[in-house]
Amino acid sequence: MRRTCRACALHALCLPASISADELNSLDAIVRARRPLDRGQQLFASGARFQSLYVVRSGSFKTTLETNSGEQQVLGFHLPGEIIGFDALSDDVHRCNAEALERSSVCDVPFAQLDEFASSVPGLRRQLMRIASREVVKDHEHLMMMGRKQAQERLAIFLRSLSERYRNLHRAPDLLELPMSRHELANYLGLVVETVSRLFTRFEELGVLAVNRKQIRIVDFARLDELAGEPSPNLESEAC
Amino acid sequence: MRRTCRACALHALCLPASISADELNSLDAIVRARRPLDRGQQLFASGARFQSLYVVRSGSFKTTLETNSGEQQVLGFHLPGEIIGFDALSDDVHRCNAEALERSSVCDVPFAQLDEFASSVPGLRRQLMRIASREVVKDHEHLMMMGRKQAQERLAIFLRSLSERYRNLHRAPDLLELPMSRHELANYLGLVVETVSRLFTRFEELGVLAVNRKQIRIVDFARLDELAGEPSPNLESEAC
DNA sequence: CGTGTCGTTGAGGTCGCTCAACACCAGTGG
DNA sequence: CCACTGGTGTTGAGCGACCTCAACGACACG
Repeated sequence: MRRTCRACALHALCLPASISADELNSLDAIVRARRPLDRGQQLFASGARFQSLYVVRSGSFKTTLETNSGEQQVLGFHLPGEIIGFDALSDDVHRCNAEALERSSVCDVPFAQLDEFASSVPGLRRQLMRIASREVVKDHEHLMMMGRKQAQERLAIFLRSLSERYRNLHRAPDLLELPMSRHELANYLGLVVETVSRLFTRFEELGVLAVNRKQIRIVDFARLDELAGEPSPNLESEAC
Repeated sequence: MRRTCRACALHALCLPASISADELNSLDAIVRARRPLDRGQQLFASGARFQSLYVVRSGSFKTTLETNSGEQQVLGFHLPGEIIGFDALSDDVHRCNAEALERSSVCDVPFAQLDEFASSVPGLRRQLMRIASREVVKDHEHLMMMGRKQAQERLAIFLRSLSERYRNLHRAPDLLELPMSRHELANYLGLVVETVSRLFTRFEELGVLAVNRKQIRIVDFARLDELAGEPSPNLESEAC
C-alpha cells in the first residue's frame, strides 16, 4: 500500500513539484501513509491539534466550517493531489472539519519535519507557499461566486471548474462522477437543495447536461460557459 | 518618513513577530518604504507581476476581484499591520486589485529577498506561513457569512469583527470610523447598498448603533452580538 | 416488504433586489 | 450670497429569485 512519491501519479501536482530526485527521497522518508477512510469518516475536526498536512491520494473530501448556530458551510471539495490543512498553520489548531465523501486515502505529511526539510530546499519552500496561495485564490473565486452570481451561474461555474480539475487528473472532462450529495453541493454553492435539483433539471432540458443521479455528462460545453456568465467568444448569443 | 521595523508600533502584528533583535535589523535592510497613496490609487492591479508583499502602515485598503462581466467583488478591507499580496504567490502574478480607501502608506517587502532571508530564519518562515494561513481562515469566515447568514447578521458580524480589529490596534473599539463607502461595504457583504443603508437605520432604531455618516458608535455590544446570531451567554434573550 | 436516505417536483411566501425619488453635503462659479 | 452640480447616502414601492414547506418517487438495505 505504501508507495513512494516518485512512483506516485500525482507527482507533478503535489509537494514534490520542482524538487530534485535526491530531495524526493528525503521527502519520501517524511511522508507517512494512512489507512483509508470510509465515507463519512473525519480526517480531522475543527479544534483538533494540528500536526500534519494531508494530501488526497484517492477518493475525495469536503472541508466544512460550523456556524455558532450549528449549521455547516461547505468550504471546498478536494480531489486527489490537493492538500488539506493549510488553515491550521495560523495557530496549530485545525479551523475546519475534513470528511471523506467516499472511501479515500491520504498521505500524512508531518508539518514539523516538512518545515525542517523545507529550510534546506528552496524549491519545496516555494512550492509550499505556492499551494497555500492557491488556496487563497480558490477561496476568492468562491467568494466572488457567492457574492455576485445567481443560482444558475453558480452551478454552471462549479461544473466547469470541476470538469477542469478532472482534466488535470487525466480523467474525462465531460464525465463527472459527483462524489458529494445534492445537499453538500447546494451548501457549497450557498443555495438550498431544491434549487440545485431544479437547476439540474433545467440544464438537462436545455441540452447542456445529461444527468443520472450523481453521474453528470456535459453535453454542450459552450452553452455551459454561457450559463456560467462567460459568453464564449466563438459562439455569439443568438440575440445579437 | 522611513522608519525601522524596531520603532514601528505594528511590530508585534507584522512580519517581525517572534524574531530576534539581530534578525530584525536584517529585515529592516530588506523593507522599503513607499510614497503614500491617495484615496482611490491602486497599490497593484490584477495581472501585474508580483514582486513584493505590502504591509499596511497607515490608512486602509480594499482588495477586489473582477468578474468576467465587469462587476467587482470586494474581498477584504485591510487595516494597519495587515499584509496584502499573498494571492500572488501562486504564480507570481497578482490575482486581485488593491486600492487605497484613504490616504495610506505601506511597507514594500520584496519577496525574493524576504524568501532568501527566511531560509535562515525559521521564525520568520513560520510567521510567513502563519500569516498566509490567517488569510485562508479569514476567507473561510467570509464564505460562511455569505453562504449561511442573512443581511442583518452579516452587517452585525462585520461591525463586531471590525471593532475587534480596532481593539487590536489599540483604537477605541466602540468608535468605528468606516474608511469604505456604503457601496463598498455592501459589496463586501454580498448585498446592495440600499439594504445596508436600511440596516444602519434599523440598528440605530434598535439602540445598537449611533450612526453619523461614516462614524459609527457601537452603543450596545451585547445586542450587536445577538444580531450577529451569537446569543451572548450572560444576557438571556427576553423571550425565554 | 418496511424503513430510511436521497433526490425531485409543486405551491406559496419572503427577503433582499430593482427602480425611482429625494436629502445632504462639498465644491465651484457666478 | 445663491444656484448649480455631482457624489453619496437614505427612503419608498413593487417585484422576483430563491427559500420554505410539503408530498412524492427512486433506490439501498435490512
